Amino acid sequence: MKSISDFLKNHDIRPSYQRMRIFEYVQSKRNHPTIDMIYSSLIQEIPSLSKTTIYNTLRLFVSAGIVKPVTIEDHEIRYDADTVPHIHFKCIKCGKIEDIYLKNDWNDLASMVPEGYVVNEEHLYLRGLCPDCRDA
Amino acid sequence: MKSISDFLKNHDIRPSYQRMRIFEYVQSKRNHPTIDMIYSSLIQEIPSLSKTTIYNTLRLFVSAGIVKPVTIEDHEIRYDADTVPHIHFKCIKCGKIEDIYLKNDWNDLASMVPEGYVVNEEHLYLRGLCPDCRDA
DNA sequence: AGGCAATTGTGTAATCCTTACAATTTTTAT
DNA sequence: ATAAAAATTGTAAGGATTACACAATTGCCT
Repeated sequence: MKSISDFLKNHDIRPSYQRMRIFEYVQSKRNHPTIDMIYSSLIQEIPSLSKTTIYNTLRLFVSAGIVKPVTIEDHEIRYDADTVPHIHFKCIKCGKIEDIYLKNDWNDLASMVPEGYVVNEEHLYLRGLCPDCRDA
Repeated sequence: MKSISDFLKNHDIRPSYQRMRIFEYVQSKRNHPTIDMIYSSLIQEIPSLSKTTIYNTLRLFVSAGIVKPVTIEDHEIRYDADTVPHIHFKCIKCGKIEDIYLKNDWNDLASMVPEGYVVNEEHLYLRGLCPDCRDA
């Protein structure tokens, strides 16, 4: 918990209890949770927690760059605290969204983009069957 | 307009006037429009048009596979009638979403995915500056 | 430590987007 | 032309997100 507090401070975010717990949840679960998933889980331990706080806090985290919004589809917004470049895989059967890491890099992408475009971010996501659902 | 009518019929969609106009809009503008963009434009020529019809029609088009939902971010859903594989580029300055086509294929992607995953769809979008905004 | 100012959290109400539904209109087939 | 089916429309309902005002907490200063 101390490390989370320091991490937030390093990003000019005051480490209130709610903020620490919310960040801890997103970072540790790695479930790409929705607002509701965070709320449903934390309300059990922080009975006073308000959903507005979750919205405010996530907005703060996103603008500070320590959490990324993941917009895969279904117009649900999900959140991800992993800052290492990775791609998302959504299983069309169980619905789970996982992080996967490609075997090789694909950093030759910049050379494949038409002239004149400046690329700041690359987002890749795949849809298909995860290993569990493939075998079932 | 005849070709649109035939196209819809080929996909088992009855070519009502509204459906033809909505499909024509999405296909010709190539603006990756939101529901509102479609409505605001067509209401000027079809005063009786209901937004519910836009929702219903787009849902029909998506389930028939002739239009793809584009979920880039901002939890806005946009629609795209281009069925040729391509990637999306969103300019962070002007906000426009464009289709771009990579110079080479990147079909070595499947070989880079971890074992056990079955990939059905690949979605790639890039964010950065479009040529116009880069020069401005 | 104590107290004050500033920030953060909470809950209700308002807003916006999307969908449900029933009635009307249009289309299709006989 | 008529009846049945389907599509469209408008209103109302639902759900998610945000605005806002007040309460609680935190940080800073002495």
